[in-house]
Amino acid sequence: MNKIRVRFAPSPTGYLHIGGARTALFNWLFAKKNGGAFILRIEDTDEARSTDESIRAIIESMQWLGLNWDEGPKIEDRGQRTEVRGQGTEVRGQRTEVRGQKTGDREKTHPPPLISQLSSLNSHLSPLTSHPSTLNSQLGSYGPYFQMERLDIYKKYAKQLISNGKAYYCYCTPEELKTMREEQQSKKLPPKYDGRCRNRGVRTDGGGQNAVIRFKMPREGKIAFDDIVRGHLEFENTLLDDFVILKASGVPTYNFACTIDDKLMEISHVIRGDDHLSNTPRQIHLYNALNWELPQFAHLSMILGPDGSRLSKRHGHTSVLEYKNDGYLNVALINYLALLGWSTSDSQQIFELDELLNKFSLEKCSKSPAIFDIQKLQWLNMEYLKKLSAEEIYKKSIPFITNAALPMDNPGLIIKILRTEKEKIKLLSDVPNIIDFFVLNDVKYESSALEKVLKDENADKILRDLLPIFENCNDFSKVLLEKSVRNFCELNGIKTSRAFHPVRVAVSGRMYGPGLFDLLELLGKQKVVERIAKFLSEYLEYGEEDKS
RNA sequence: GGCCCCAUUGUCUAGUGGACCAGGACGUAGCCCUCUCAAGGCUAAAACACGGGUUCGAAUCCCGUUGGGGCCA
Repeated sequence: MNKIRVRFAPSPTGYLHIGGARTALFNWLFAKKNGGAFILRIEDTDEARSTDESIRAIIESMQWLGLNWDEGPKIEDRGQRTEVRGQGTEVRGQRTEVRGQKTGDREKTHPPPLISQLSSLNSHLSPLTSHPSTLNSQLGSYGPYFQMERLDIYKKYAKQLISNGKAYYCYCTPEELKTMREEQQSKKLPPKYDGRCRNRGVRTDGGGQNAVIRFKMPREGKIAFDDIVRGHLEFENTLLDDFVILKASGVPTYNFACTIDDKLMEISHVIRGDDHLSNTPRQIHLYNALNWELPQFAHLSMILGPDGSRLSKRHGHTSVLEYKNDGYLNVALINYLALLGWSTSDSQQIFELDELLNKFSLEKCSKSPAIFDIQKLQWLNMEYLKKLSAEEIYKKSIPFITNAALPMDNPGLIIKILRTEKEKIKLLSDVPNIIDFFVLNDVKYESSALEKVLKDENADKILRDLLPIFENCNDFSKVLLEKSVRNFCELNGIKTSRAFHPVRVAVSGRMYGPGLFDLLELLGKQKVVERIAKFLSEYLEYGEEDKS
């Protein structure tokens, strides 16, 4: 059996979105599970809409998710063009031609030394990448493939098709095509190219400058293939027209470039979104015309927004990096993505990566589209957060703490706080709010909390009585503190909650947080005493006067 | 407009002719725990799109309808 080789082939016309990431993940899982290769190919032939920013975002997203690719042109070969495609046109054609002819030559793909400039991209290596199966992959050693660097290859095959009589030059002008379309529409016929240039031959008068190359589509019969997730599929050839494979600019169209690359890169399984299902017959005709063996196809169902329509910006966050910035863990996103359109017979929900690799199969992918549900992602995120130690959570939340401009001079304290509070964290971005009143000098009092305390007219007296107890407490430990405060409540016949709540609000400014005595111990005697005193003078005396 | 794909609770799904008055998970509601907020534990409500067949028997197979999605323009 041939080696398993798969690819993820995004167009760099926007950020890597959730649907794309899921496709990438399934490809990656399939490759890793079967000891195959996973390739990243940037389909940047839509020159108007492709941007370097998108390429950067795609790469960063893939790396954050730990979906590293196994080969590609070496970074050294690309000179300055490391993580993004560059300008070095003169080298492009030659080198890529070489790659194109020597795709069988896999020795080239042994990892060269890491390039330092790219290793920075690896700084937030996910736990995923420490999985043994991914260790061999050197993130950043290889750039992905870029189709715009392979133009000569497509040209070569387009010419080959012409000389074999499977394709032809088309000299139709835009006006001509427009008229044709209008005529067809007026006759209620489906608009498609009628093939009028099929027999015009090659023009030599120089008027052929703007010629495109069209594929000669068979005009009868049908094409059939077996899709791993969809089963047997058939399409009528008459419905397909002589589509353009190479534009006048020399840039290939999607179906053509994709087919050529899949073949040259020896892709064994084309795993992609459902939206490409209708493109598949065209591509199969191309394979046939070139006498190439077909890969296996697997079309994954789409991921939709909450309203059941195609996932788009108006559904809120759709880009992978937005989830990173929101404080989701890569492992949680991976797990969630895996659950969208794939499942095991026992409906298992949480999968460690090795488990996922072990159990994943294309056959168990569902045919129906899936709606993205952020709630479940959040739940999974929490589950994964629970597995982390306070130290690990701290490390991962540093960017969020920094971003909130909180002092970072006492990591030990933050870790201690996280130890008591970690099961409440839904997102890494929750961390600043959980720790801020510990590490900041001033307490921000939430109005709802304030209201609640001021409502109890005894709060003032209770706090006044409690203050010396705290002041005189030499061992400011939660056990002792709890004993003292409970003791105080009992002696004075006060319900504990009537004492606990004012203290909590006075020192933290809010009604929620750690257990009161954990809170006090973590805060320390000095801050507790200072804050209660300040609270008494700033809020409660005023409250007294107000009442009288 | 043509063609293609899809259809189990609000959501992700299990289910491949009898073990299904449909199982798991998220979410929702209630209760318990409790100094607060969470977490946790327990319980509950909630689905086979519709209509025809086939069959002793259908969520499961076939046809149609409806709905959703995609591709080509």
